[in-house]
Amino acid sequence: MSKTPKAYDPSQVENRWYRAWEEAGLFHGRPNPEREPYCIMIPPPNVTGTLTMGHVLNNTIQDILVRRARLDGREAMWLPGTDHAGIATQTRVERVLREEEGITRHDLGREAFLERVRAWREKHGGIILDQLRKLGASCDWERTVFTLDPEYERAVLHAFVELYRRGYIYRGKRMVHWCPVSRTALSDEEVVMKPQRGRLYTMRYEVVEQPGTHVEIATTRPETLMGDTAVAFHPEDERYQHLKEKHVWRPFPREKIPFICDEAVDREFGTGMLKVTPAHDRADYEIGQRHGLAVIDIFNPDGTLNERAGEDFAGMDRAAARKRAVTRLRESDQLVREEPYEHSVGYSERADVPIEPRLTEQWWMRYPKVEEAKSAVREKMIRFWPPRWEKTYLHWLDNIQDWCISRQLWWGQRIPVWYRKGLEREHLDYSDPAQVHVSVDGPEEPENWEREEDVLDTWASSWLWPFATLGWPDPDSEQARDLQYFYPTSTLVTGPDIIFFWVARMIMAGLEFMGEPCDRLKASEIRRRIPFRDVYFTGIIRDAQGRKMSKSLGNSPDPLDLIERFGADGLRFGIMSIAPKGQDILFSEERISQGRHFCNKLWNACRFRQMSGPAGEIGSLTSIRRRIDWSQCDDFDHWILECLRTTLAAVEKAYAGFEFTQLTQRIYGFFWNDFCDWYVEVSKSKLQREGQRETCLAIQDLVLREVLLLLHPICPFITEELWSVLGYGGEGRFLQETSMDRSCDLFPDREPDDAAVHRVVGLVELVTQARALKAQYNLAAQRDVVLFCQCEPAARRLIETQRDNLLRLIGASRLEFVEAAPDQCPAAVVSVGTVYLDLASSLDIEAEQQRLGKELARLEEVIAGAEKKLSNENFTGRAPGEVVAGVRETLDRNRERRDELRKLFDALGGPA
RNA sequence: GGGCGCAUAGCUCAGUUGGCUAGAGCAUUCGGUUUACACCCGAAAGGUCACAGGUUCGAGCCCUGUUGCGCCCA
Repeated sequence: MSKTPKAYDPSQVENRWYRAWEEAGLFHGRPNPEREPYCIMIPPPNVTGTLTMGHVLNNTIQDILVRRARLDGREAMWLPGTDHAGIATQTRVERVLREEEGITRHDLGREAFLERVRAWREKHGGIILDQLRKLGASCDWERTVFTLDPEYERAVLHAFVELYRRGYIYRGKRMVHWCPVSRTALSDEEVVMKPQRGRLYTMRYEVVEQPGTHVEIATTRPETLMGDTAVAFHPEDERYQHLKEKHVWRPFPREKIPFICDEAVDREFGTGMLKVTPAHDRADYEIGQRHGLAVIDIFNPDGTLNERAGEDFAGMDRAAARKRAVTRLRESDQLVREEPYEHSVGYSERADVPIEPRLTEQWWMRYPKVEEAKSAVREKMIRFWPPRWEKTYLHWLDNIQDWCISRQLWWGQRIPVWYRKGLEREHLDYSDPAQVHVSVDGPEEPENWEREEDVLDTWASSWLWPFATLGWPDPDSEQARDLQYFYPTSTLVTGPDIIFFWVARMIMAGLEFMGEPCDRLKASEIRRRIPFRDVYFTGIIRDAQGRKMSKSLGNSPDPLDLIERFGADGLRFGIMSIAPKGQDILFSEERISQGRHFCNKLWNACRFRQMSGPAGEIGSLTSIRRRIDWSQCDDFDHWILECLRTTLAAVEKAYAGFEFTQLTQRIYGFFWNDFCDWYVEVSKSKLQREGQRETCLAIQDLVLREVLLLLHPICPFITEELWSVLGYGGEGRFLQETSMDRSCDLFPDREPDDAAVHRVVGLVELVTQARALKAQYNLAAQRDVVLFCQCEPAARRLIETQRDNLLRLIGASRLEFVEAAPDQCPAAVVSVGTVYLDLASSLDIEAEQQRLGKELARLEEVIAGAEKKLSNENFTGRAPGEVVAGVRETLDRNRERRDELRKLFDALGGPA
């Protein structure tokens, strides 16, 4: 290592270790009754996707948890995989077909098309998983699952059949969100509302019974008027009472349609008159149902208009039809006005086009175990981090609607329902097995049956992820014991944006399927069936301006490029240091480069240790500990060990509370500020002295060993490399196979030495102030200044024992004790005494007055505050004794310091 | 319209049961090749903790309201 460059080069290290880990099978988890299991199921990324910054954050956190669990001696298993992403993937392949071959999926036919999708998946499906390896993700790759794997597909079909039998699934004709681009139904969750700058058109329809008189109707969608089957107003709207029972003329196709009264009409909106288009609006459909209105569907599945809209509209798309409708209204003098209007329009999340409400036959699911899913979270059987997401979750479950699970796609699990040939689909009796067959394997005489064309919503397969990946429902499968061992899984790490899509649904699926069918579950049973115990919600990564990262904006950095430049460890450390809990994250490349700097610092600290040469046993904590000669330990030794112990404890606490910011901050602070800045510097003179040398090296080994262990979950590569280079693992064992030491086990038979810690704090202050004095007089670069020190005997003894260290740290050649203040020397008052800088008569009195005066004024303020506090009987009487004592102690200290400063100030001869 | 969240140094953020003089990194200024590290070291400067009330001996933290920004659901 001492031959290697001074700077850490991740590219020399990362791939090599990843291969070694995989070859050694370190990521594989298997049931082990000796150990407590720890399991994470990856939120399966989209099979066609590539790694985004969101994935980096998400998977870094999962890897941290899994690796820490391993170090904690648990049987850890992180199961990876991908989902088939029905719409996204199919759309992508269709686009390629269109662009490269000019054909549609219908030209190929179902089977041939699916072959093409599979080929696409073969080519692209593994990309993201390879990228995760680059990131260092310690997934159990042997267990990789794809949601269209045959076993997984069987599990999905089994779940469908079971839910159908249990009465949760039905077929029904209802309004759905229709995506005209993908030509499929979508669930409520796949529709996003977008604010839209549209126009509000006010039209006039002529009253049939009163020719020449009109009513005014406002609408944002004039292109649907051909599907109007009524005009509605509120039953209590006084303006329109005279129109009850009457009719209006729909302009085109010209037809008589009735006025109706319905409470759903908003009297404040527009003119209070509503055109009712039951085929193309959810609310209108419900009004239509109540009034028995006809439903006229004027759209084709692709969003163009059909012949029912009239000859001159047939074949036009929605936008063009709107223009033509407006033109025709204007020509016939039926357009009263047109004004700008802002409103929200539902868009297909995937295709990013306005969805069309459409009446179609679909498969629906009534959610199982909704109440139990609520109580699982409410009663903290499943804990959310941060907990505020519980409200979002509960609110959604309180207002839950049946789930449209069928999709008019080919890429996905085809719904396991067969219809008897020769029967009319519209009039089937679903309760009759001779007409409709529902099973995983299909009917016995397939030639007499036709299979349902639709496939299942992708989420209707991934909601089974926590157990279908472990062999469910087959009780005899090899994996059955894995399910037994690893389920319920431990932690789910995901984004809050899929709390409904996935988290809530997985919970319900677990409750329904992970046990015998049962109507109501008791708390103990819920506890057994839940899919995970903790859910950690990450923030969403945004760019520096706070915009969501997206491909179209091009503001998303390529994680592989970042890994190239900063190392996977640097990226991981950097992203963790900027990830405030549960808050959105503003990406900044500078912060990532800090991660790299940190790795470099670690590298060099270890390099320094390496250069000091070998010294005794280093293969285990005990062997290192044995090398410490406690009689040779001074305050700095005790101090750094105490800092280490505190850091281990803080890290343990951080893990328990999913405090990742604390985690990185504590490790960073301890390693860089305490160890490197102070202990390593002090070591430089310790190592010169024979007596202290061995103990000092032992302590360095101990600290570095623990730092590598602490840091390994965050930065797995560099820590494994350094572990191996320094030899802490003994006989070629991986760091990963080691057990993390608990803070309480570090020195089980030694009490914390608080007095030493306190003394070091005093010495640190002395050094810092002395350096500041030097800097003030532009002597920072000088290594041979002379200092005088005036202090109590105890402090003097302390300083004397550390004189060499202090001189080196300060950059001074002499430190002399004096009884009285020397003349013409700038000074600083610290807790151990007063330190003077020998300026050899070149004191800048004015500058010194200014400096001391400022410090004096600040202290006076602080003292006044404390005095006021202590003179308040309410404070001394009511505040806890230790707080009052603390204030008193600080006050005394500050008074002493103030008096000392005052003396110095007065000695300068300046005005008081 | 309902709900949730955020507002602390120029920037990004810590500050978890209310209790020492509110911290860190970056940026800035100054000084540095001191036998690990210039991906570094030392020092400095930088704050009305959004605003207004309240509770309390004591509020960045708890309560109420206001303003601004963001997200989710209708």
